[in-house]
Amino acid sequence: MDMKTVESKWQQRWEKTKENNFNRKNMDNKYYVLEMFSYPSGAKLHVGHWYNYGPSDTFARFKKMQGYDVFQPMGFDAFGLPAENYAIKTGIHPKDSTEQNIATMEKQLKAMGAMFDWSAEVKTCEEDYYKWTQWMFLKLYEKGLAYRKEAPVNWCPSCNTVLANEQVQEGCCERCGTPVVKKDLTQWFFKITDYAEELLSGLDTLDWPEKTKLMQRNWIGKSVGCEIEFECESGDKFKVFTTRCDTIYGVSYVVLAPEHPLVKKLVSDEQRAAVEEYIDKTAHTDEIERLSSSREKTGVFIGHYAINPVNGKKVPIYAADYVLYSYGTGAVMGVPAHDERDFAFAKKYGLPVTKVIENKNGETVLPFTEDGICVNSLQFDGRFGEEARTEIANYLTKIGKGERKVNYRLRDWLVSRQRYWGAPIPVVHCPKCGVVPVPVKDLPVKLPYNVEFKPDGKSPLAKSDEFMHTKCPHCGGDALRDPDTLDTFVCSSWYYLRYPDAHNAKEPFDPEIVNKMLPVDKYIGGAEHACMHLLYARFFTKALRDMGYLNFDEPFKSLVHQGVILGPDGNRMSKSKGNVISPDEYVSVYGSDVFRMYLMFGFSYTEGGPWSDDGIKSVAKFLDRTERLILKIKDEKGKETGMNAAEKELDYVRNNTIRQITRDVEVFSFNTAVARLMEFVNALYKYDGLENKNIPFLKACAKDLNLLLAPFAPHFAEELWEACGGKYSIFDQKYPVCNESALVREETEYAVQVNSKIKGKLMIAKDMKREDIEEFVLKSDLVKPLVEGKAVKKFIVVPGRLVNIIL
RNA sequence: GCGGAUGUGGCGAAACUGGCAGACGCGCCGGACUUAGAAUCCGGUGGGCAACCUUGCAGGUUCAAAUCCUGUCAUCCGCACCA
Repeated sequence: MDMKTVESKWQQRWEKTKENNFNRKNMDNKYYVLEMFSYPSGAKLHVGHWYNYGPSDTFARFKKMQGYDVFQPMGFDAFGLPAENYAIKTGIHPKDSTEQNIATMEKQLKAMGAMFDWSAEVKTCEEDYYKWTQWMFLKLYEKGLAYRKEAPVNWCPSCNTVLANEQVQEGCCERCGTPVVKKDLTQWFFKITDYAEELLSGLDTLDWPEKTKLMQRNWIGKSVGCEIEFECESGDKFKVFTTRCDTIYGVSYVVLAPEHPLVKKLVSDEQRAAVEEYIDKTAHTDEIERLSSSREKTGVFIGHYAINPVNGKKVPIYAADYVLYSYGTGAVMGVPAHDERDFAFAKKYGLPVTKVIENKNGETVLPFTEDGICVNSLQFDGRFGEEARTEIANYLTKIGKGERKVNYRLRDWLVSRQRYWGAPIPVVHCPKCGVVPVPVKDLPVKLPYNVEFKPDGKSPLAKSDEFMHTKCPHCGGDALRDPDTLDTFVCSSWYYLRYPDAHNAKEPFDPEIVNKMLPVDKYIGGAEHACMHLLYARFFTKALRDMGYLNFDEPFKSLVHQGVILGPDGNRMSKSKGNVISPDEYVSVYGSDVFRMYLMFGFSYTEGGPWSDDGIKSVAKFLDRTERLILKIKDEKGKETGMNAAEKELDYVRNNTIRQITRDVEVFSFNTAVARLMEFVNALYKYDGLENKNIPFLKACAKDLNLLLAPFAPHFAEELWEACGGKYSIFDQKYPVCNESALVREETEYAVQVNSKIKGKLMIAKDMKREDIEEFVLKSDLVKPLVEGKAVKKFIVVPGRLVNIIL
């Protein structure tokens, strides 16, 4: 088959007849298949795109043939750093390069032949999209979920610019290698932490890979503990957070994060110089180093003391950078006997180590960090673990010195970017009115084209007078726009809501439509987004639900991660390693169907693996073989001759194939599904080679094969379908359904074991009773000589599989 | 350091809930067709002469273990002082 001609023939026909477009009349029967949209950084599709989209399209087509109205859209996540960096390097404007790349990728995606509904295409860099991204920002602001505060950002002192986290590699600037420092800037944040608990508990309702759910759980990092108030000699009070309030009688010092305001307030005159030096040093240590657990702990005594609320003991206060200001209260009680970090710190600074927990099962080796029995803890002595914590927490509450408290590691989402190629933040800074949101009627705040985007320490937009100067929407006076743009993850946090209503000019989406079309039934994309995109999108969905726009809690009911296709050398593909495989070369030789089918057959979908050429020829061979077979059978003539043994055997393979493929595709086990197709073709060849054939039956089997193959090799199957006189389109036909009765065999082959060792096989009739099986087996020629004269101790029958005789 | 995953022929990989390890394919070997090659078709293919051995390694549970348990090694991924 000349695949080039065949592919373009059907791609045109599908487009002309709108075969792939979703019809809104069918929303009640919808099935929403979504692949993570493309980032148009390079011009061409790489193997990763194909691996994501090809097999997923097979899944979508399979669902369609099962009778669902499948909605499978595609679009582009078009804002972002790579386009801007490319612009800085080449001088080509991000808008121009992005549009160019999108045009090329659209063409290639269409040539892939996936059933994308292009009428719902979305590009995040276009005004009619980012207008609504800005709308999202305003809604979150209105709800109190967007706020501004001063926060440390990554700053490259050489490039004189802020860097995104992704641009910091091992503490250094990705471009020039200069160590990155922290710098405080006023930034916009989204209050994702408001949803920490629901983002955590909602995971239990999702059909997602366990690993991904676990990563989100760890990222959210819930910990249940206690906040305890310490009073200083000065009368100032501060709180510490601990999950181990049962160790409170072992406190030998307390630590404040160096940024904690009380440090500067309480420091004694003798210690002032040392403490200030320490604070300064901390500020200049980059975060990666500071957060390394292997680093030796440092700190400084501030010359002041605090009182332990349970026993009145006076303990020294230290400032130390192993305590993070951003987590909990920014203060910690030091219990060296029962915490490894405190233990190391206490050893270094000569602080006392007091044992207050005893190991229940043996010797107590300090630091002992497991649950144990309280000692040296006054009235709580003898209490164990959780019981001790409850009683001590209750006691602290009673004396007004503490309370139960839940903390999360999750931080609010910093969305400001001092970058050009993104959606401008829709607020105005007015000297009189302060921060004023841009009214919805004035959206979009357009991103100007003529901007100097070379980095020099300021947001590129800040240098555009045309952009910056505006009137305050509130008082009408002169005001300035916000010069920052939104993180691109904001754009991708809601695109799945735009697709079903992609051309709505009045609102981001019609809730009525979206509530019917969502949630996404199957979402497919890389695992690298576990704690970013997949978390942000969930947050957006929940926030929009609480604003009354959505009536569901989770955007992606079911999620699959494809694996990674590595270079032939087993490394990740990269230009510098020279191991990049270009799909185009293979597609032009073998065609898109063969390429996609090889991706399905050669790898376990969720694993991926190193690329190899060897298998691709075998898939081409298989399709050739199938084509010859189907065309030959089409022209064969003969009468119905009934279902004899050979027909029953073929019918068994046929129905077993249907059953297995249906199961396999459902769970993205494409490699085994293709293997089943191959088995079916082999069985058909075998039957076709017989003298006496039931031709009408054979034709029916060949028709099933054609249908079964359609989702895997869409152009190829459509062409054969037409050649055999089938009605257009094959994708509007019903996928074959397994006839269970064909799978019931009169006799089943049993494995026969004696003393658990395989001795041979026996055919046993399907309705034979247990006792009869025993008698039959023991008297068989196979077993008789092996058991003669020995006593049968046990006779095990696993129905349909094996018997095991224990002597 | 913590958490998770993976480890099966020469290669890519299969194996439901503990029940015949290696489906399907590549490669290789042999044969048919052919002047010859390509293509195609048929047969064989874990190791060992054999009894037997074989799912990273060492134990254990079981009539039965790739699968469950304990320990151990290797590789990959995620988080990394979160009190």
